[in-house]
Amino acid sequence: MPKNISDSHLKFAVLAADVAIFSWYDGELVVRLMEVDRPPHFTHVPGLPGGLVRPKETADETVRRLVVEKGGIEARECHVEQLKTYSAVDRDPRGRVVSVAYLALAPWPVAPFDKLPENPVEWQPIEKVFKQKLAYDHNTILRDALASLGERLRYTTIAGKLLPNAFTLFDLRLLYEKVLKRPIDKRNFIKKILSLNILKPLGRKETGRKARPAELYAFVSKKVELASML
Amino acid sequence: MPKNISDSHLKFAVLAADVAIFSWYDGELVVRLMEVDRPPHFTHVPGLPGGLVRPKETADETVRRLVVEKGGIEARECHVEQLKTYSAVDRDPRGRVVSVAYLALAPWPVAPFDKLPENPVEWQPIEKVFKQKLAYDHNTILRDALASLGERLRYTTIAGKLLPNAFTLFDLRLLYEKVLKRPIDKRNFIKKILSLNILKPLGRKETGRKARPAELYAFVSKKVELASML
DNA sequence: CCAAAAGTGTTCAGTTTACACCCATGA
DNA sequence: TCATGGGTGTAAACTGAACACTTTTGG
Repeated sequence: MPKNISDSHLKFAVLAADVAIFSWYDGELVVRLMEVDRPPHFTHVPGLPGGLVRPKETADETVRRLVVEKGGIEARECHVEQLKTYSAVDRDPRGRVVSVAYLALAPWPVAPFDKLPENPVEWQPIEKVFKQKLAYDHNTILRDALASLGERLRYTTIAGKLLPNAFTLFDLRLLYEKVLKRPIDKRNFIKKILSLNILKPLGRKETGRKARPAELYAFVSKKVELASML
Repeated sequence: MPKNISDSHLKFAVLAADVAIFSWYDGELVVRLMEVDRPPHFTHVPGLPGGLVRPKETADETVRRLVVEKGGIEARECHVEQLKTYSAVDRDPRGRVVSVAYLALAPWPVAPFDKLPENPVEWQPIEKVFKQKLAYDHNTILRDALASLGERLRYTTIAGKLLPNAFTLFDLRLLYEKVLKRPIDKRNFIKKILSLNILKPLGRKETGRKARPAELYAFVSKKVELASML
């Protein structure tokens, strides 16, 4: 055994991180997509933001970097969780690349220059993304990320990382309905959520509506906490 | 960008897999430990079974190999789940090694030659292990693995992968009590578990007891299925 | 005054918890 | 016959699901 392990013949793996960055825009769950252009296998194909883990970097740090560099998101606005590692031998046709996949959540607007739908490859509603073939195994990663997001919404206060600072109970419920793909009773939802004491009313109302304005709320704590939400 | 990515200078990471192998022996949750002997940093220190991921191998395959080679366990007897990837830059003092950690469960006896407690480093009750300093970040990995096991016991039929083919409801309840670290009411537990129709009585009784013998049960399905167990 | 969406309570069913005694067996 | 641990039921509290009308606002 060599004294320094990185001198050995076992130095084969390229380690990457891929991240499914979600946000909430105009009543839709949107995902950050990048154009992948790695001929001959991938030319102008959409994919998740990803990049190699650097020698002096943890995978978590790689993802925080990716979120800023490729997502245009302020790091402190962005919540990041590790999902799973994908190590299929042929997942990258150019060679052996093992990828640590992450879920990231950021409130909209993630950056002032981000536009939807002018540049449709940047942020897309999740339903549209699933109809496309993404680069590498990113369809699989995205499916797993969405499943994880559903679980996390169910059992934690993670919705606070996706919604803006002030939101209505309608927004919150719509998010749950879209991600969990089922209708949720309005009265039961409000009763349940308010009984958890994780939201505070801001005493302000939504403006610019054509009907009765809704009360705005915020999460009491910025931290993601365990709570049985439904 | 080189044509083949593994030719590039980015080939820095050594990828390893570490596995927390649990079994159930004599009313205790036991963990498989190996002696780690990697001077100068680790000399005769206990640690989890681990090894490098080979170039033509997924991390899952590495773990299946480790379970057989280092755990003395028949692969088909062993249930394996990926936990999390640990990528701290200094987690291995000899160089950059990123480790994909796994949880593995196998019924006892895992191999005819495995002995407890004659060779105390091989299998140890979980409580004793936590009092020791393990090699690398294996204390952290083991703590996370145990937390994951608790979650999985709570929401799936994974207990069937830890217990022998025939077990009593007392055994099953004791497993839950030990892992979840709280007492569970006997009557409520039996009522709940039997109502799920995931167990079948074998029509046999436990033998060699000094009191009334208990009915033996088995899981109806060998597969791990979702079920709200408590 | 009309259209649109917000806000609000009750009932019922199912699930979870708390709790104590008798029974079968081996020594 | 005694010590050990297995097996069993009921009542109360809580939780989740179903369900419709009134209020507030802008146009």
